[in-house]
Amino acid sequence: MHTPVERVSCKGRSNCFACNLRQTMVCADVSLEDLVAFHVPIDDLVYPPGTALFETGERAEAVFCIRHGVMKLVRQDATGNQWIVRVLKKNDVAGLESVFSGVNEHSGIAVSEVHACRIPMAHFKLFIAQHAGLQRRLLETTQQTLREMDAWLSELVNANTPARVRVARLLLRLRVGDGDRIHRFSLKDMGTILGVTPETVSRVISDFLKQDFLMHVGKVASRRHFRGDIAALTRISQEG
Amino acid sequence: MHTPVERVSCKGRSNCFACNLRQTMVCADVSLEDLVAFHVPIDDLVYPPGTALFETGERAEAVFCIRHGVMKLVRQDATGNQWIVRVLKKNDVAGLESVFSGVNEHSGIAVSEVHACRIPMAHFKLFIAQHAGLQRRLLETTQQTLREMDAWLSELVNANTPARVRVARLLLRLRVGDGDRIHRFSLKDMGTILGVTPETVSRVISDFLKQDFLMHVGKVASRRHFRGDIAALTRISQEG
DNA sequence: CGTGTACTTGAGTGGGCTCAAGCAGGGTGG
DNA sequence: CCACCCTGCTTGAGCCCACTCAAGTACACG
Repeated sequence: MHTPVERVSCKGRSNCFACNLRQTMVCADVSLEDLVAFHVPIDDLVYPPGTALFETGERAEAVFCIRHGVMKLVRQDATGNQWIVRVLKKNDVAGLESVFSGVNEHSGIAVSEVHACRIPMAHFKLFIAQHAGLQRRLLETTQQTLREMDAWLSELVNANTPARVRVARLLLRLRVGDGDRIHRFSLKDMGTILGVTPETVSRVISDFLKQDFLMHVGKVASRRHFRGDIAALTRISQEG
Repeated sequence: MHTPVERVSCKGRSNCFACNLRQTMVCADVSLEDLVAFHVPIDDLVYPPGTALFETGERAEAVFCIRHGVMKLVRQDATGNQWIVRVLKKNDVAGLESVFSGVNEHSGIAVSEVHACRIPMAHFKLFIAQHAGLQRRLLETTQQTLREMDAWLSELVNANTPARVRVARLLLRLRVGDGDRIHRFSLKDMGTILGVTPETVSRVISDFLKQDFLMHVGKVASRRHFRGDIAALTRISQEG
């Protein structure tokens, strides 16, 4: 279960100057001059599906700016059960929860192939210490996460909403950008998120497929994405 | 539902110098001298059960340090349903979520009689701006809240855990300090938190009462508290 | 080609929901 | 003081959605 996989580096040193995400990321307050002065060892890495970017209980050694793909944050509760508490997509930053505690609160597992900039914790902390604006932005980011958790809580996990509606809501949250492509999680993962069994998710999904609310991508069904009828799914998601 | 009640001030200006919570609260980094220099208009207020300290969508005008009692943060989702996303007790600070957005994310409703120090937002922001340490503490507080939400999510709301176990877990979260007294929420509130109907909560609670896992306080059953057999409830809470 | 993992599909069961009736306590007004 | 209402709680009977258990399929990988 989530066996640690060798961490794989592919693209080598990233080019922050050319990065089209830089303005939207946490680091937007850091000037180009700062970056140059720092000689920051930020790597641009690729993690295959199933890889752990970090694991619960380990020392927190980096934060990750996700440039492509989707990952899950998994919490281990007291009884050893696994529980997916958050989903991170492009433009999200993983590992912020551990900046001060120093120990990872969650395991971070790649669901699709994930491309991420890895910023060593020591450098990230230096950035924070030297840029008051960055600290404030970090605070706002954390509060934004809190708001998303509120919505997650009330829309997804709510047991007295039919599974069918909650699956639709989850699918809409897994959209790639604003298009009709939807990150495809395993039935087990979706079940863990929603608090239902994989069987139930399977029945709902295959019903959606039958009614063309969901479609496979490519001739051989891609295991990585669905194509979704966003309007139809939105309608179903509002039935709660 | 949650009709706005006149806000009631009882004790007048609070004495921050004598406040025994000051070291443990968010404001612990603010020195006595700072407080004097500020002539801070912090009021020590008392809110009867059911009172709204603040309401969703209103401009955020203050943060509240809770000195006594228990309150709930209620979120209104898209379909107008109400959903309790957090419970705040003594030493917690309400309203931090709105410091930057400027608009209340939740309604904050007193469940028992709540005593709270009301710090006007303008002053709170000035504090933050002038004390780098305070901003960092605020960040840590917000991340702590995030961790508690993770636990809330995986332990309380999880639908495939029996209602009986989840009620026990909720009761343990509602303990007053470390004793055996437990803040008593309405059946409807507990149902809203757990995602079950009030009838189900009623059946579980009356079963707990029959087995002496829960007891009434005083000869005439207090509507505000239970007394709980913490060991027994803990045992039940681990059955998940 | 065999094995493992993920998914599908079916039949039967049960926990919690729904609907409903009844009760208790606390206000309010006569 | 009682009559009244209103809200919250209790308790019961029946039902249904999702769970459980199980068997079978599809596909990836060694």
